[in-house]
Amino acid sequence: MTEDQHPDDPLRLDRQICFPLYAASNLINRLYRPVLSKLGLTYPQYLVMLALWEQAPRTVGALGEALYLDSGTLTPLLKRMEQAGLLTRKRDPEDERRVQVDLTSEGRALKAEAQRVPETLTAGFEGDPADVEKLRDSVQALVATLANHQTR
Amino acid sequence: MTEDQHPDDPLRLDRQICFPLYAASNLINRLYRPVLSKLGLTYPQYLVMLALWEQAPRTVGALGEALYLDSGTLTPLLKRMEQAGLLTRKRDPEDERRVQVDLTSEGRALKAEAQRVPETLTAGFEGDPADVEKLRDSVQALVATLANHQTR
DNA sequence: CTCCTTTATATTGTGCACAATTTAATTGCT
DNA sequence: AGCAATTAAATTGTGCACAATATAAAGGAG
Repeated sequence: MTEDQHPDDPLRLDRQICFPLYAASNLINRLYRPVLSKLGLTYPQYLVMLALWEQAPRTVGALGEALYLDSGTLTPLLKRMEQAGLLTRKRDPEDERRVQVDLTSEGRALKAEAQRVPETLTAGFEGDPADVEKLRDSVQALVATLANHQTR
Repeated sequence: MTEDQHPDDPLRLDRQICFPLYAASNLINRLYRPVLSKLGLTYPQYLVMLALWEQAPRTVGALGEALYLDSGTLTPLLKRMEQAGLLTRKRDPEDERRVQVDLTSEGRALKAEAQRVPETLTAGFEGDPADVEKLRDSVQALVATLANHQTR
């Protein structure tokens, strides 16, 4: 039985902003998976590598700030990446509460293999690159707003 | 050690389109969680309810098409919602491969309680509603493109 | 120095997402 | 009718995300 679909019903799926963001995130993860698995990475692990290629070493907390994740997510993820030989985790002697995450030479070397990942995948977006950049900036602005309202 | 950050490095985190979508999806999930938990729903369960409030009954496959999810995700999720008394799952007598998912009266009644969820949460977005709508349409277009390129 | 609070990471338990596989029903071909 | 191919959902196993809690180190007040 199809229900009457009032065009101004605030609960219509196609009126939500949250749903396309959720769907896009899932679809993109699905798109990246086969490409990244050749590098031995999952998608969140790839993000950690992007962050560390920009700056290393970094503490778990600093990585969490950059990626909007907490230790509950990062600790097990980083342990798997340590097992894979991509990075090291060492207690900071200056402050034994902190854990410094640093790249291994293997982790640094992986950057060369990852160079072509973005272009391989943005090809699947099939849009004017300028439009994609505008969309990226809009979503970045949204993320900034959302993050400001959640102190965690 | 901070690495040199070439402004045109394709692997810079702030040049990715995928990352803000991923971060936005996580942040939104986090924003919805406390509100939806009062209704006894998780965020993906809320999406299933939105889909069923628009049209019920629907097969597992039809729900998956609407939400871009497969049975591996939906089956356990729907079982939990069935346990919670929100919906029923019945094999279609016309085609015993299919499972028809329908709302219970309790599930239908929950719609009244959910009416204020969107306005409660879009308040946290803090932007011109017109801008939010434009962003929504852009991400919807991206989702359509991504979905077209993934037949599953 | 002692206790109290704060900070940083780790642990626990729940619920997604997904690929790969399995089970079972239907369709199509001959 | 017989049977291979297709389709729909369920199952299995891995890896996130997260809230809540625990552990332990650092900082601060008296």
